[in-house]
Amino acid sequence: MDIPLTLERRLADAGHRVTPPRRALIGAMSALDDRFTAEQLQHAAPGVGRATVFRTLRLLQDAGALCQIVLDDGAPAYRLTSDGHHHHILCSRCGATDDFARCDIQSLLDELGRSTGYEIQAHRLEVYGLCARCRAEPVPA
Amino acid sequence: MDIPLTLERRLADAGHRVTPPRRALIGAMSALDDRFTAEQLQHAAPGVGRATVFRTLRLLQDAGALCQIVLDDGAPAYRLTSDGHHHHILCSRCGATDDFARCDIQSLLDELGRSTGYEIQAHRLEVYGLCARCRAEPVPA
DNA sequence: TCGTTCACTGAGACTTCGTATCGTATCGGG
DNA sequence: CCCGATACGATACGAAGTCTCAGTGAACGA
Repeated sequence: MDIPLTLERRLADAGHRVTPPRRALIGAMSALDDRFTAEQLQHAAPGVGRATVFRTLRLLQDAGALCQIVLDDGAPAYRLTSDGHHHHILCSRCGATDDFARCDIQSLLDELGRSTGYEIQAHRLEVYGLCARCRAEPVPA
Repeated sequence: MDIPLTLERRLADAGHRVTPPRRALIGAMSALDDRFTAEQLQHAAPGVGRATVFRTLRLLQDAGALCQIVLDDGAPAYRLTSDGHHHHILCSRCGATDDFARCDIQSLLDELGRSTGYEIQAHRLEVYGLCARCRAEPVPA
C-alpha cells in the first residue's frame, strides 16, 4: 500500500484539504525513520512553516494515522501507525520502533478500576529495550 | 511519617547537602497537590532559582523519592512517591493521582521480548480516567 | 587559624517543543 | 466572478529543561 496516498486519503476523508505543504510533510514522514521528531520532520520538508508542521502532525493524529510516542528520556517523537489500539516497543540504542497490538492488561485495568473507583478512559504503555540487532552487536559503538 | 524530614534524610543519605533552597523546595512539594509541575514548584518556593528547581527535582528522582509522570496531553509533572516499581492512575478532570504497585504485565513483557527479540529493559505505564469523586459529580463544571 | 577545595547557589542565556496571533493566499461553492 | 472558509508562513510567545558562570559558604587539612 502506498503510504503517502493512504495518508492523503485520510486527510481528505476527515474533511481536510490536501495542500502542497501537507503533501510535502506526508512525503517526508514516509521517507523518515520509524520514528521522527518534529524538528526532523520540519528539516525534511524545507519551506514548510513551523506552525504547519505541528498543525499537520495534529491533524494526522486526530485522523488516527500518526501517534506520538514518549522516548525513555521523556522526549516526544512521532510515528506513522496503523489504526487501532496498540503500543510501542523502542530500542534505546538504535531508535528502532515497533508496534504491538496485543494488550493483555485489560484485566489489570478492570481490576484497577474496581479497586480505585476510577472510570478508566485511556492508558499509555511504552516499552524500552534493545532490539535484536543491537543485542547482537558487541559494543555500544 | 513526616514527609519533609524523610526527603531531607534521603538527600543526606545519598551524599547531598540539605541546604535552605532544597529545604524550601521539599517543603513546597509536600504542600502541593498530588502532582505538580516544575513551574508550580518554582512558584511555591519563591527566591529559589530555576536551575536549582530542576537540579533538586533530578536529585530526588535519582534518590527514588520522586517520579516524573506524563499527563494525558503529554505534559510532564512530578509526584512524591514511595520506593519501588509502580505506576500512576490520573484523574483527567481534577488532577488526583494515585499509585498502584501491582504490575501484572510481566508475562506480557516476557512474551513480547520473545516474539520481538528485544531485551526489555524498562516500561512506562500511565492510566487515565475519572476518579470516584469526579464520576459522582453531575457536570464537568 | 588560615586557606583550599568542593558542593551548591542564582542569574541568565540558550534550546526544544508546542501554541496563539495575524495578515495573506487559495480553494471551492454559489 | 465573488465570497467565505480553510490553510498558509512569519513571528511572538510560553513552558520545559540544560548550560555556563561567577560567587558563596561549609568542610577539612595544615
